[in-house]
Amino acid sequence: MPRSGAEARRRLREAALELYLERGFDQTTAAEIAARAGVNERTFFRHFPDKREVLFDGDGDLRAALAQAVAEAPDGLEPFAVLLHAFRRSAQELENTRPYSEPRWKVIAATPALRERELAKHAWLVEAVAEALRRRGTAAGVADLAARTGWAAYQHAVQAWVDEPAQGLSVHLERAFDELRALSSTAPPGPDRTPPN
Amino acid sequence: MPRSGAEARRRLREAALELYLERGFDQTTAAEIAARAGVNERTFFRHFPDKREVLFDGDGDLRAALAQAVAEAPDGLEPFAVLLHAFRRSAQELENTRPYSEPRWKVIAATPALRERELAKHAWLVEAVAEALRRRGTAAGVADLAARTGWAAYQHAVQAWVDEPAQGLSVHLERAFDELRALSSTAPPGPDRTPPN
DNA sequence: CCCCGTTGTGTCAGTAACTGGCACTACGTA
DNA sequence: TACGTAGTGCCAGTTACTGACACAACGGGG
Repeated sequence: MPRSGAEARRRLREAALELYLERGFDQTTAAEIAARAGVNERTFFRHFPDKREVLFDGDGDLRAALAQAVAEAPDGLEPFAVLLHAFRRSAQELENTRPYSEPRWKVIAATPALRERELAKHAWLVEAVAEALRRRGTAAGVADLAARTGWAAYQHAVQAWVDEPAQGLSVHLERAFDELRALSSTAPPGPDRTPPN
Repeated sequence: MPRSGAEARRRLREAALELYLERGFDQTTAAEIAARAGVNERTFFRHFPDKREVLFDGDGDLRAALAQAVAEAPDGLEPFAVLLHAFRRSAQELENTRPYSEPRWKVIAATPALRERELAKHAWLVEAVAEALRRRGTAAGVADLAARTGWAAYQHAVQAWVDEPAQGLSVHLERAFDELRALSSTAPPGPDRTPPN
């Protein structure tokens, strides 16, 4: 009975998260998730290509939102300022939905296979950010470098915020970019040649 | 016959790479790899925890080399200068072994599951770099930020080098760090507040 | 020289992630 | 009311991986 499709998908997401939390990702079978969601195991794999992806269903929207935030940044901004603009929006969303997202983070952090998938998703987001920068006219090479390093700073800030939520994520974000400026301003341009060994 | 153990392992690495190149990762079974290496399928999984890991066997050494290069950088250098020192060494190794490594890169680039694993390995390397920085006295937060962003710049350089090998990797590496300095020096410290929506 | 602990391997049975194919059911629409 | 479509159940099959047990080669000590 194909009542809604989207409904089954929602229940599958829910059931998967619950079970992953209760008994761990590795100790949970796709059949169990499907059973709790009231559908067949086969149906699970029709909605999600694999057992991990069920936890990353919202990443498509996130990617779109990120690209849009980059596109909507005021004209004339330098690449890092554009990224700061976009990351602030994304960070706002993170702060708002933290209570809902936290159990999900917990499962991912505890499961190597899920952390792998998360890194892959991040790479996918970085590509979107780089492309959005290019659309604004940023040179391809610079866009790639800015997206990669800017994302790295963002992730550092998120980690710091998770460890120390007292200060808002936006505070950590500003600090990360400030510290990055301090770090890179000290690097000597000259090569320090070491003898080849 | 446990002639050597390390020998079987070497043959397994070799056979796996060959088969992944010939017919693709997904179209290759562990049993086939084992057969070509002259051992049992079970033996494959005794040497490698899964089908992907067989392509990343050298990453332990790389991690150690990277940590050592960070440790051996001259005293008194700022974090990014230390990283530049370490990445130059790593880059030298990359340039030297490129012909041997290229087929491996090709397989990884063509296989999503392998790119996932590669990203996980990179995260593991970044952790090692951050820890090595901390051992030198760099504050934990700064070490994490520097390792993440420095690695991002390094990977940008590697990508640029793969796309355009005419200039050496070290040239791309210097340029990446220079461009990163230029990028981050332009970011405005003040927050540009956008109304919450 | 033989005994023995260690290490690497082969074999077998089993679990579970996924996939393809086919039939069926609900639903919107002409 | 007939029909196309989307979502689902069921079944059979492949393959990644695991645990258990037995066996073979090697090394050293008596």
